[in-house]
Amino acid sequence: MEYKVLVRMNEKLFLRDPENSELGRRIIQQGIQLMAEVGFEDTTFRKLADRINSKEASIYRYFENKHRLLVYLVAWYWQWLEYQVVFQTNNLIDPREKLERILKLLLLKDLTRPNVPTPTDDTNILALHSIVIREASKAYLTHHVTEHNKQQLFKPHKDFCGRVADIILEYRPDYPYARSLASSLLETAHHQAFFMQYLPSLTDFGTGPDNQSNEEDRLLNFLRHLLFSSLETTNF
Amino acid sequence: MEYKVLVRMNEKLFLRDPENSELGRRIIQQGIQLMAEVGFEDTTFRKLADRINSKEASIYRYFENKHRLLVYLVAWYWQWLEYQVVFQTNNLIDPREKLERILKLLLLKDLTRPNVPTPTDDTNILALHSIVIREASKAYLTHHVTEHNKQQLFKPHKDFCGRVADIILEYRPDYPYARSLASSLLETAHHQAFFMQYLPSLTDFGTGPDNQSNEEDRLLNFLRHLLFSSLETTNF
DNA sequence: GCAAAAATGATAGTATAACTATCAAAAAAA
DNA sequence: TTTTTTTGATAGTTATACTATCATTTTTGC
Repeated sequence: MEYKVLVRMNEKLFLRDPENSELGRRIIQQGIQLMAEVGFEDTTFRKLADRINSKEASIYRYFENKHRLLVYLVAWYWQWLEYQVVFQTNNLIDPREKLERILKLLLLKDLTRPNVPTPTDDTNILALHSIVIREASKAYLTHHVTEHNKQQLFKPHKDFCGRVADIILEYRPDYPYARSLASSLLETAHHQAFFMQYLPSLTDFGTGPDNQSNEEDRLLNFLRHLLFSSLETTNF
Repeated sequence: MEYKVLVRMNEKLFLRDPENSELGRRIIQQGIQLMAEVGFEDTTFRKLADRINSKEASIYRYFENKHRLLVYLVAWYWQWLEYQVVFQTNNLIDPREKLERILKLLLLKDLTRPNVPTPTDDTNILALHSIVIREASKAYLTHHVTEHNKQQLFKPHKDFCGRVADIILEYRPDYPYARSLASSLLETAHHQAFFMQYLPSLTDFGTGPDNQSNEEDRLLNFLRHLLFSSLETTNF
């Protein structure tokens, strides 16, 4: 039996739901590929259209512009990640265990643990993750944040952050910075991963071709230390 | 007696040194104003030229493009901040005190403490700070990071980060994540300030028009807690 | 103060991105 | 098999991000 976990998206994120047509799905899949390859600024709807043997105008029927496509992809990622967290922390009681799972998920570790139905297998999660690392902050670092926020475009991000904050509060009900700690943790995970790869002197982690997973473990240790040392320090 | 602290910039950051001419200085000053007002994406050299009663082509003689202008502004900011740190921690022996000063500087607090020569008084630090908060990550989140990094464009950022890391090691010589903690702290300070203003549900800090400085103090408390709880937790 | 050099202004032009519009053809739904 | 919806194909508009050129102004060296 196969699972197909579908991520239902806020309607404000698109003009026409890309999940509902073959062309739409190709826009998403190849959009992920293209953006992962050339980056957000060098992505154009023309290039994307060529890649899927379609036309620029057709893509505009799905997304207002490429920024909205980015926002869509990032939102999809957060919803997907939230689903993973829900699934993986489902039977856990110890909030510390839950937080551990979250840390690993943030770095895309242990994805292949048994019984996790990877939703929409055709989505290239690795490529999407690299997009999130490099481009996600461009989704909100715009002159139109407030407007976009009103349209709920960042709800998946906020929901995920809220869920992490709730688990933080499970672990330590009197912790006063649950949401800030949660959002900082997400940002830090992504930024450190980026720095590790491109600006290693901003980190303590190298990234040779050989010991890559070892260095990723060290990043995980850092995040764990940051998180739990803050949660276990009593004087605020 | 007046001080004029000049920040000497890496020559790779510009085509012609904007500090060496009246036009160049106007490009910088009004560039800061414009970018703070309309944001990076909506800034164009044409608008900037109009604002300073000059021409697009003239600005191109100073900066290759607006991204390089942003990189320049951000680099200037880091160098300025490093100078502030050097100045303010000059006579301090206690590394904890030094770190406290850094936290405040990151949030642009206590700028007006006595005897701090605010370098180039004509530079609008507040506007520049808001640019750094909203746009700084766009300086390195590009497809050309590696290339730009080779040209040393991010050296001021890395130097500042390194200086903070050194003080962290003064405070706790065996701390294994000094640079990552430093870079995370900078990022977190900026991101939380942004979230506080535009996506408050990602933080624990409001930002009403009334109690603004109070909420900024709470952000400071959070950063302090994050920093010192990590530094004082012994098991890694 | 003058000649040479450098910087800027003024104007024009190119390439490309970011759309919008239109209508015919194909596909899907009723 | 009509009707509706979606896509293809083509074209066009506006704005940005530049580059080029040459005259004019400003600066610099002497």
